[in-house]
Amino acid sequence: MARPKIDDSEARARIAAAAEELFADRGYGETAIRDIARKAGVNAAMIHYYFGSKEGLYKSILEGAASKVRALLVQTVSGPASTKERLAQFVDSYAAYILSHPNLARILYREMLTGGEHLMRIAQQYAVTNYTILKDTIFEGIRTGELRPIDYELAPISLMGMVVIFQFLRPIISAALVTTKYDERFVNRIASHTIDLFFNGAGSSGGRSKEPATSPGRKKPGAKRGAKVR
Amino acid sequence: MARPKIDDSEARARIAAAAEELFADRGYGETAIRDIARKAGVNAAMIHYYFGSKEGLYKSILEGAASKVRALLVQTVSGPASTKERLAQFVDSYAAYILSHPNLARILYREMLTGGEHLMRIAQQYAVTNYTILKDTIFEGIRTGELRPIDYELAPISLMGMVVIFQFLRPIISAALVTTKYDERFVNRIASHTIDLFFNGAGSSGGRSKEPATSPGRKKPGAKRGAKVR
DNA sequence: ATTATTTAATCAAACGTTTAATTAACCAGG
DNA sequence: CCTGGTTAATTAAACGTTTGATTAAATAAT
Repeated sequence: MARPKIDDSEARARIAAAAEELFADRGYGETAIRDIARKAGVNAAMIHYYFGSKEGLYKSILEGAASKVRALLVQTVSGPASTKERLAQFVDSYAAYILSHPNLARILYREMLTGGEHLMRIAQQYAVTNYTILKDTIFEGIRTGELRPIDYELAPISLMGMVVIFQFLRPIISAALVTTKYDERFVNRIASHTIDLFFNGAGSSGGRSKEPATSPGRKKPGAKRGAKVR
Repeated sequence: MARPKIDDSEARARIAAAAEELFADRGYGETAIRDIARKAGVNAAMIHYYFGSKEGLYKSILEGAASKVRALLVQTVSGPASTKERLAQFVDSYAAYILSHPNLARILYREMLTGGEHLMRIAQQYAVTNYTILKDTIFEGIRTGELRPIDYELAPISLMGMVVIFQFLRPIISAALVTTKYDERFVNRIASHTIDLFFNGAGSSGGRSKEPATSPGRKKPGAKRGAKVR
């Protein structure tokens, strides 16, 4: 009814929000542009007016998601902290991001599964950036003796997998596996567990600390758990 | 041209094979039934003749994939071996499965991302079975002192994630991350690294064995690496 | 009055599906 | 061994629907 004109946000933002949710839920091919319009409460033609095409809308969302993740990662793993602290911070931030942007994450994961055309460029750029940062960090940790001489080419992928899986299987996990809501507390538990498992392993041969199973007890002094992810 | 009648396999099998590949590559919604027919070299009506509908074809493929994985897992983690050996065997078998059935795995992963309708039942059943087996195994390992008291509810998910990620990111990994082909040798390296990391962790605080980084050195005597997965 | 925004109506193309007809294999009875 | 009828396998053509996209007109803002 009202015709704001003030800025290009009102309808455009609602379209982007509706599209993000539907693309995440159903994927690109099974999301009709009319469904997006209905959910956003606008006419279908507005989508072409603002985004040019269905693919333009999709790319716009994708671009935003990837750049957000990239920025998050770069600012997270940098800094003068120790290797372990930097890796722990990566896990914390990544897990927190998963909580606050589940739809963007799912869209990215779908794209990675496909691996094709649309954004092999952007998904690749996103994944390669993360990978390289983590690999260099781990390699440096091994060099200084802070880490064991593990397979530093594969270890970053493993670490990403340990975090990603909790968003990847989220529908199943929250429905049938663990009797918990996916709230901030649970995400903190995921991060603590992941860090503990990655650094200390599951084997008892070394005789490590024996903290109770699900307690979120990790030291890391000034750590703001599940903190700002924007 | 030939009209075999002998059994219903010839065309039906070609349809299933073509559909499996296309569904894995593009997903359900972006795969046209005509494309499947063209790739299989049959008429589009044959798909309805054999499978009733597009969804019937998809469900048929999905069912087969899930039951295969389920059978693989059940027979793998059972047996009188120790906890560590059983978990290691799970990783070996799962990684080998990934190598030999990448398309089925990708279809299952897509379904898990969606989490909806189609087979929330079957995907859930598949995942819950895996999860329960692993959880019980890990819990038992903790009880006997073979494992540290880690978060045994989350640990199975982490372990699955450490394996799944290598199929999940496969296009990106083989294209830009690790300069290796996805052959049996690489899958063995993945399995060795995963087992090493899961049991021993990346930290050096405990003073564990110091085998060189990418060497596939794990003892596990009669282990047939990347063995029969059918 | 002019521009920017939104709408309803409409388009050709592509979709999954159905139908009717055709072809090859099988199996009687002669 | 033929032969005619039955059945299963396969095809080409068309169906109705939905899709992404476009347009011309209407409405609001400047």
